[in-house]
Amino acid sequence: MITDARVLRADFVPRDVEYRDSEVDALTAVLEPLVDGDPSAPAILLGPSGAGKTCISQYTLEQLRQAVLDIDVQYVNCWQNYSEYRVLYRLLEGLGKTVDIHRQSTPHDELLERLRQYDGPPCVVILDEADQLEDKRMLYHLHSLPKFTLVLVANEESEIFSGADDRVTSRFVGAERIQFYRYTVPELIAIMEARVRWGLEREAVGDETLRTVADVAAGDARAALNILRNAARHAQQKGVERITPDLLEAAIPDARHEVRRKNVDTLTPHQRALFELVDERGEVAPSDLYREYRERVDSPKADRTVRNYLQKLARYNLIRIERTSRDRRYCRVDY
DNA sequence: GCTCCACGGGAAGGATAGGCTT
DNA sequence: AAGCCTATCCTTCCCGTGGAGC
Repeated sequence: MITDARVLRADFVPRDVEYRDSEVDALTAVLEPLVDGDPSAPAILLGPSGAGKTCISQYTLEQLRQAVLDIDVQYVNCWQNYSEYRVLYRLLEGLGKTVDIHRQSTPHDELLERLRQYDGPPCVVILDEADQLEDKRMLYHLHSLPKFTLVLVANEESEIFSGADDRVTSRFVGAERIQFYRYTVPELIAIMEARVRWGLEREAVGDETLRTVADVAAGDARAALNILRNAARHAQQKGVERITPDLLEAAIPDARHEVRRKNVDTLTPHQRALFELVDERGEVAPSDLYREYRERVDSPKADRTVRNYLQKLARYNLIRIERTSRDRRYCRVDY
């Protein structure tokens, strides 16, 4: 039933994109100076998850690279590479300049210096999930490199620059903002249809199935494709030739829980204790949380460390942090 | 305005890892 | 092989800030 599993993946970049012409055009326009070998202003792509930011940035740059000229494109996911060192290393690696860099023993000033010396074709750096960067000064450093153009991708601008000082933010006042919005139901259906055409047997998915998936996904193309892929996989395992309503029903929570399960697996025992505590209580005040945590585990960590853990849990969307100061609450995330 | 609770930045220090030098 | 470096990661402590409630 599945003819090409790759195209059903949410991170697959299709040959043609749909419904994002204006965003593609906007990004192309920002990067236009590169065509004449001039430096380009940075671009910032903003919008909710699954709205096509990552896909469009990769697609647009691929177009530019193919059609026009000699440019290099480097993609760095800041979720995985959140420290300055890792980002720099990634870039050098991507540019094939790491040959004589010995991991761990090269100061990162030197990595930056290497990039400054870089004299290849202009390079566009896509920093995906840029809000995850630990040290925002990194943006300042990268921005100061002559040959590099930045494309920042994030949900909200405030998150990218939170914790950044004026020196950093002032560098990006002139950046072009491109806002992405959720896909509509018909748009999601069309996107899925295109993928289904390439990835599944013709009769595997009915119109009503796509409609249901699109409704559930609520404008999030990534979620839609994950659900679809899961349903198809289940169907395949069962040897069925068509995605039935109950297979679909089963795939919906599955797709949603997948990420969550994976995240829970990465937690340390202490972090998991905190997660379970919040999950059991539904909502808990800081002082109670600290106290119960201390009662529950052997050799508890310091409060400050617990706060770090809680931030991590929130980043992974395993808990929610609500309100501030004295009526701060840690809450369960319902699925 | 004061107190209290809580947050989170930053510094410090230890553990750990890998490469380089001798 | 031993010792030195440079880095990361983790944890803790200190402390300034800020909101809530009296």
